[in-house]
Amino acid sequence: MFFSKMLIPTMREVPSEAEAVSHKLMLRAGYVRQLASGLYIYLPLAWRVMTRINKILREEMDATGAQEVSMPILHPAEVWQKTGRWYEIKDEMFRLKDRTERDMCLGMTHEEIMTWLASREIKSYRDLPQVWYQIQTKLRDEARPKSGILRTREFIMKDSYSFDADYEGLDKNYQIQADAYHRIFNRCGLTFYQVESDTGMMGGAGAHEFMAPSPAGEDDIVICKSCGYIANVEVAHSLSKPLKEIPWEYEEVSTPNKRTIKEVSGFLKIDSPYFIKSLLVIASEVPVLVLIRGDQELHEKKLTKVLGNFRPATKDEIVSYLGVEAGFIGPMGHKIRIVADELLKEGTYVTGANKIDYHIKGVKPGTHFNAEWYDLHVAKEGDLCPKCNTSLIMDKVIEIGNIFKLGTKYSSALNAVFLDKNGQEKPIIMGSYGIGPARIAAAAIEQNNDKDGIIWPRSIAPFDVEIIPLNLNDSRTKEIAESLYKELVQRKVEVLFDDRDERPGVKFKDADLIGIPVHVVLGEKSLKENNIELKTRRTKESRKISVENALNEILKMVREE
RNA sequence: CGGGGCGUAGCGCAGCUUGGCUAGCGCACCUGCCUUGGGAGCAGGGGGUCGGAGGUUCGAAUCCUCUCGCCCCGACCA
Repeated sequence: MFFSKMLIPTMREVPSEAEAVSHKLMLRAGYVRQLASGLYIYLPLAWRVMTRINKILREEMDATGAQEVSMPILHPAEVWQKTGRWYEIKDEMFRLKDRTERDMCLGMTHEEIMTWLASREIKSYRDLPQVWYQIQTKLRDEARPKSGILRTREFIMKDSYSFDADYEGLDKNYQIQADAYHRIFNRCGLTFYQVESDTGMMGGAGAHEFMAPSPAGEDDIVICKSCGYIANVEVAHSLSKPLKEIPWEYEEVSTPNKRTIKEVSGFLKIDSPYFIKSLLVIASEVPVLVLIRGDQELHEKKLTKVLGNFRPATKDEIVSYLGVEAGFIGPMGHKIRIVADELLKEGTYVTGANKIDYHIKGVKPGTHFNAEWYDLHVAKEGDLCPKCNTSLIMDKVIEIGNIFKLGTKYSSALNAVFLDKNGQEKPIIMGSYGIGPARIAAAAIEQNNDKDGIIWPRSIAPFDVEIIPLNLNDSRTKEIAESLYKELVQRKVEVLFDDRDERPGVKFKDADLIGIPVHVVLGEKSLKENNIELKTRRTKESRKISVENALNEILKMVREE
């Protein structure tokens, strides 16, 4: 491909809207353009990258025995109504009507449609297992699109779905997909983790996410370097370093107008872990007192799993249910339900005295109050691993893939059933598995760049080699460059030939920005010594190779890296 | 949806507070000359509904009202 013929609109300055490194570089290097919030045009370079990623996806999916299909993006409402998601999902679903006023929506994902197909075509245990996948556009009216192509309203997703007769089959397919995901992300040159994750509204029995570490990431995970425990903070458990036992007497202390943990802690000169935070929430119109240690944060999702939907109580509700103002609440002596974080089970604490301007020192859980115990706190850096008691570290990550054990949530709703060996009708056991190819591309840039531009992993680079003849008016440069180009193309190497009438500096800058892994530089000086230069984009190392050996050396580099 | 910021040429910006010549600068673009190892130089040139609508005024990029769009933080993320 000739540079002068290809649309590669590089920019010297970054549009001010870009924040994430991958976003800036994709704009500057001429990979993408924004049409509207969360809607991106993939220019030729970016589309070549996507094509390469999708090729890897297809190869690995096909290798697992999964079958590629293509589903519509426009869906009739009825299917989504049957699973209830038509009603559960709110503004995030694009909805429209056809000319006959029939309700339709744009597919955010394809569990419904895949299951609809299974419900019609799978009749017997003999038809199972099946795994179907597609690489298809999804539409979600995101509340906040951001970070370039990382979070968009329209995006391509590789989604696969497994259908099994029993849970053993599901477990097996789940593992096969997980293994394929490892191969895919490795082939794409990414650093990544597989982490335990929340099943969310997908429902189901278990889930993992594949996470690529990057400062542009939207998720946080905790990692134990010692035993390998690793989980999204959405679900992560953690313990805390044991507190020194302090022999406080149970006594009331005056804390005039000190309400927050920080204020009381400073006033009494007692560290925040020795406090109990008492929060009143209302779940299904019933008040519940929630206790969390002073240095911890309440994990709302964990609490939702215990209480169902809840909301914080109003000031008036606090006074009417507890007889005291917020800031001086303690768990002692109340008749209402109390749920507490497990970290509070041991120890002696300070907490509100249920009396304005007073706190109580020496409160012992189990002695001075009772509660239901759950894990309700947000795991944070420095907490201890729940499995091996080592300090946890945290990392910001981009979610590049996820896998869910769905069970029968969708098959039951859509009556996707089969007859087992005994002639009994049973719902199909399902799993679903997604990968975002654009996120792979963005994560690859986030993880591989320097001040000059992108450094593509070889497997997903838009081209294998860029040929950079410095002066095409020099006939020898031209002749050798063109002949190398032909030889490489003949050998199925994808080559970008910078045939532009630009000065060398411009060509070097653009080459670094675009990030093709191998640069072949032809300059008059070196050619006088019968040499050309082979440069590795990542290291910027350059070696001189004789013209005769050039082809073989380039082929070696393309196949290595 | 809550909070904040920004819309002036393809990109980056100035001008706006205190209304007033033909709306400016750098880069990019076009023509010519020159140059060819890290975003050259000289000369000439093209490109603008100042996001949109309404209003105030003799006069609006500038002041007022409404509106649309984009970005960031948070909530959300099936």
